Amino acid sequence: MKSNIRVRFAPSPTGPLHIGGVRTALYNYLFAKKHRGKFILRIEDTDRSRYIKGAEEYIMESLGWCGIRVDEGVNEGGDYGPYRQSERKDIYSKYASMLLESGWAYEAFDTPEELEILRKSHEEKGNTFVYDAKIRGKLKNSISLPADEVSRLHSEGVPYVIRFKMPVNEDIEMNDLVRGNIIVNSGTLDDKVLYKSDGMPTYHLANVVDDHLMEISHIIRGEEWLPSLALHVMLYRAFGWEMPSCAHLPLLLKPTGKGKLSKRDGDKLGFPVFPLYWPYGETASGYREEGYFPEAFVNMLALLGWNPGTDKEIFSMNELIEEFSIDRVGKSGARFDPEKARWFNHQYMQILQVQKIAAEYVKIVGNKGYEIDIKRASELVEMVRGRVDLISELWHQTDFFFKGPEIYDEAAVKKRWKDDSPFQMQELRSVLKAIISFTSDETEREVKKWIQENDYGMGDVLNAFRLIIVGELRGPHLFDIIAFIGKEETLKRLDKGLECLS
RNA sequence: GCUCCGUUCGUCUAGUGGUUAGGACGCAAGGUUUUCAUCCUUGUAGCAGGGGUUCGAUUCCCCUACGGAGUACCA
Repeated sequence: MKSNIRVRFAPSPTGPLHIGGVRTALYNYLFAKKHRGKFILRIEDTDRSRYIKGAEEYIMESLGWCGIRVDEGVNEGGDYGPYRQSERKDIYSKYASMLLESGWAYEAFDTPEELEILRKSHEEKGNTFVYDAKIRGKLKNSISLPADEVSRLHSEGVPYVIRFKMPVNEDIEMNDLVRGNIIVNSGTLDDKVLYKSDGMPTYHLANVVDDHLMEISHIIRGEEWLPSLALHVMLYRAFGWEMPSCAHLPLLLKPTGKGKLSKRDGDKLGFPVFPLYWPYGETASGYREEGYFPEAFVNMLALLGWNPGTDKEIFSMNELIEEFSIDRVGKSGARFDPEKARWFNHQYMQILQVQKIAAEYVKIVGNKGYEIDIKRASELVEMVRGRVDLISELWHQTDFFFKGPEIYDEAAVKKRWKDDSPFQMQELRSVLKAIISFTSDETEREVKKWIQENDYGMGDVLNAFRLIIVGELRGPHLFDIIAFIGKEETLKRLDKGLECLS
């Protein structure tokens, strides 16, 4: 392993960052930190037509939310900048020329329209058109055309692209840290465009040049890049550069059906596919807004395609960094399970510091039009955290702490409001009124004593009481509820309940 | 179509040339409980198929099937 570990996450700003992308970023980050290396964020915006405003910021905010800290990048700076490919145009042009000079590339004057026609006609015959070694001699390029014709086209300013001149028949050996050795014959590969007629490089050229110039030691990226690895290997060879090690991560698959996870699946099955809410154009929900903790989100993603080889499932970021290893990244695609995502969040709901959860909870309460201080909020969170998965579910477990019931659940009334109830609740009111120290323990002791002395049914009394306090048959320990809302409010709700239900 | 990659319970996965194939989610049952949950216990279910190699294959090799990705002047 190289002494200086440098990895990059290289998204293109074409929309919100998918959780598969976040996982790629995470694995890069874990690997970098594990080896005390650098995590670089490079923006691959060479396709100007697909550029979406706000996407770059979205990517950075997403990484930030996850706790993935960028060492070098557009915002952070660094010695290998610029970190936005659109700002490195002249660099690519220089390297494309080098390939032209060394004979590893050639200029092609075929227009997109001409190629489209060729594709169509091949399709009609049931074939696929590929711009490769077999056919390049018959097309319009600096290999097939005489030199004077090429210079004439140049002088006329005819646009052209630069294509890689793939060797005719050569076994290309590659090594992938996840998959081992792979051999592909160059004869099955085409002459990929390296440099577009608009003066921008394609991904293939840009990533190779940048990875080399930025001294990237390990390429960790999605499996969708595996088919173009052979091209990249050849490009390194053409430049005479040493190839970084690479690892191709398995895909994230949709929960049901076929194919990779897409935005559609989230919409259909009701779970987010993105870390944060995406506010532009066709909006999309995010894990943050749905009530997930970044810790849980990261933990869940880390285990989708990687495992520590032990039964341990709950990992802090530091533990992940400590334990992460590419050796233990799986080969096969991982189907995303929204249920398990909730389960992870439930775990964090139990183990995270109560103040941390309460801070989020205070905001929710505020949005609902109430106020609560962090101390009282912490008490409530402590009371109900075991009952919820998501932060956003906290409110439904605590709304009745802020306001007494307006209406009483019909089914609950039918089931729990008996003939004896009015009388019992009236008596209960007196019992409670007499209690000086209105704590949970004290009220519970006194009320239960009263129930036993009178030989009432425990369930009858307490469920009717709960109905009056909450309005429904739900919520945490009843005596905790009344202790929290206080004696005055408890008696008030009893009065109102007696009035409405009798 | 072609190229490449993959395949252990429904899902995420551990695992080994000889194991009762382990864990987690989910689901089911039981327990705890004033409600609803939580929680605890138990259970449920798997080596894609076919050939080899071998004393013995889930494990190694081949084929098939299935799944996935790529096949753009997109990344």
